[in-house]
Amino acid sequence: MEAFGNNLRRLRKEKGFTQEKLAFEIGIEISQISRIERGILNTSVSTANAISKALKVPIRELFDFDRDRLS
Amino acid sequence: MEAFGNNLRRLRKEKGFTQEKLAFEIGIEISQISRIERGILNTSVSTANAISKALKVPIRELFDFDRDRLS
DNA sequence: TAAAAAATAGGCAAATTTGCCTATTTTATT
DNA sequence: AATAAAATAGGCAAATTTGCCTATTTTTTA
Repeated sequence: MEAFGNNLRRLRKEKGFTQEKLAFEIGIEISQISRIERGILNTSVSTANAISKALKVPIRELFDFDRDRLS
Repeated sequence: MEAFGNNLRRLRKEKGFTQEKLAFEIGIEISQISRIERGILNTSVSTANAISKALKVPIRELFDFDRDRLS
């Protein structure tokens, strides 16, 4: 959950999206993006899918839960 | 959401899991598995991740939301 | 370094998900 | 066809997520 958030933040920045832009594109609240990135909440499969589509990143990259341990 | 459920059902069967076995392995209720497969609810990212690990299928396959349109 | 932009924080009510439960229906096995 | 196994249905309370909101802090830009 925390890893998901870290992946999201990294990928979002790589793609040049602000939280606001991403939130707007997928039609959710910016406060939700913030909470997801910070690992405060465990969002749904459909939001995860929408994020992956909006950022044009493979879903696998968001779910790469082990990546963080490396860095 | 519906597609996620269909993918789950197909993959679960391919791997020879009953709903009960899968539920037990990931520590959730069998009624939840049933509801997820039927597209009644939109489960969380962490449950999706646990399912992918338990079934040993890539997360991408669960999220292959467009697959259904083919069949 | 001042102003603007981006991100964080958190309160609150409504909506949704979850676990626990019992009962019924469908599918597979003998 | 009868029994057993698997899946569906749904009620209910507790827990969690969501949207909407305002305020504050941090980061970036001029």
